[in-house]
Amino acid sequence: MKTILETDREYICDIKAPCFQALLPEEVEVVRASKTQVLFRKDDNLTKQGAFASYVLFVIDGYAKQYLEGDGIKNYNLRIIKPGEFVGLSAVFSENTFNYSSVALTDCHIFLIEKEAIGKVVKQNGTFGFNIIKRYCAQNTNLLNTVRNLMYKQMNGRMADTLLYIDGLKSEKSDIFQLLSRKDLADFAGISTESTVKLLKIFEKEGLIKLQEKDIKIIKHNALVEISRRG
Amino acid sequence: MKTILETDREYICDIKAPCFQALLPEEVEVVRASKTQVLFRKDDNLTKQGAFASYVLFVIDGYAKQYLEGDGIKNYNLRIIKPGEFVGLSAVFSENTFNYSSVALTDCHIFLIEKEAIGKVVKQNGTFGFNIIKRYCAQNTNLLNTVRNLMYKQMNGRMADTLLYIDGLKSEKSDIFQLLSRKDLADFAGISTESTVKLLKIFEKEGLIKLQEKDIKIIKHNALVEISRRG
DNA sequence: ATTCACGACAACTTTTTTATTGTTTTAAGT
DNA sequence: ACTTAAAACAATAAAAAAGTTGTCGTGAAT
Repeated sequence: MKTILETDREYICDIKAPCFQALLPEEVEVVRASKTQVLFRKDDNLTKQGAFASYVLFVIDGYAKQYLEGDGIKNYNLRIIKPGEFVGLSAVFSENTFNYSSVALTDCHIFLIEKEAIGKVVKQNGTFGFNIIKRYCAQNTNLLNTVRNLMYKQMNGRMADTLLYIDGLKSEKSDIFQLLSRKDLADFAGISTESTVKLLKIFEKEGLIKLQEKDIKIIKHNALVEISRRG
Repeated sequence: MKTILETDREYICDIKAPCFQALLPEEVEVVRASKTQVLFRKDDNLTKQGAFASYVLFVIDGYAKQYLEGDGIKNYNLRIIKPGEFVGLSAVFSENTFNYSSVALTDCHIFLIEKEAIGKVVKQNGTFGFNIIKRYCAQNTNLLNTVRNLMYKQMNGRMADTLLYIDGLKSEKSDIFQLLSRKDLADFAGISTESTVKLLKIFEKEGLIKLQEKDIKIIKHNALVEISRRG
């Protein structure tokens, strides 16, 4: 049986995120000193849109989805959050509140790191900051693509996008589709659940994909890419 | 259609919590300036045990339950959170993290108030502070009773307690039992779900209560009080 | 050592949620 | 105005979750 300290050290050393590798021992110490670890159970909110954000979340393991809450029942899914990723980074540098919600798709071991600590380390360690900025850039790019998709594509293209995106995660998490309902897929594509169901059936009939319970196998990858491209 | 400002003023003035009445206009302003309002949907976590707490939650309307997370699946329910109550107060004065979880039983309109603001107002306004302390005292008393129950009572007594407690909320929220599953009741009493089901049946057979779908009517109040007292 | 309280498990039923399908409106694009 | 895309609605089917019940085992109290 391990002590808490041993477990902690193991985590901080085993961390896969490239950015933590850049930290000097004393910087690691700053992070360690102001962090806490929490187990979020499946379906727990990691962040709640609009709530005050005094910390950043770092996913040790587990999967979550990040989404925008609308007025009523309509959410829009932005991305799948994977182990080694941050949640709520923007809260550190600009906003004082989380600008999106996220919820655990599986049990998630999460580090919470107070934003002052992250801010301090960023100021001290340029490489670390650089990596953080890189993550921002990636997220920005994703968001721009998202907006583009919403603006210019319709059902078929959006669903193709969604399927390709989720399918791309299979290399790390082969049962990723098991974690997602039709409504989840709909919220990724930004269309209704019913349309999603119908569209998946059509894609299957055309031999593009294969539906096996909740799992979806991509058969004609290129064709989907083409559908996505055409919009 | 109201503007946001009008809505805010309405809320801040309509607040039923006695403690807010004690605030001077400029103190109200401090609170207003550092608050944000969030709609938590049913089943959303208001607080997550172990997560950093930089703010206090004040329930405008809606109901939630507060509970302790155990190792695995076993939670222990502490109380029902009602409109006009605070959540996470202890985070302001002592702990840096929430020491319990809570989850919305209905949609909840919540004010989040940064703890610095609460701290500041408490220092300025003794009456306000006094009210806060009173709330603490009440919570402490409850916790002591809880510990007592867990230590000294067994199934029958605990369930009687639970039923009396929940029933006491009916005056404000007549359909309160509709919001609670058998597991919820079990987690309040600190016994297994199966035992809860059996015990409720027994209580009904003995004419102490009446089960109507999810609702539970107390028939022999005094008898339950006696069972609770005997333990 | 025996009894009693209560949780654990297993089988089953009921209720609730999710998925599916067809039909009808709405609304946007041409 | 006409065509098409996609949401909304409604009805049903299927799957999952919650609730119920009986039996059995374990550990605490006497």
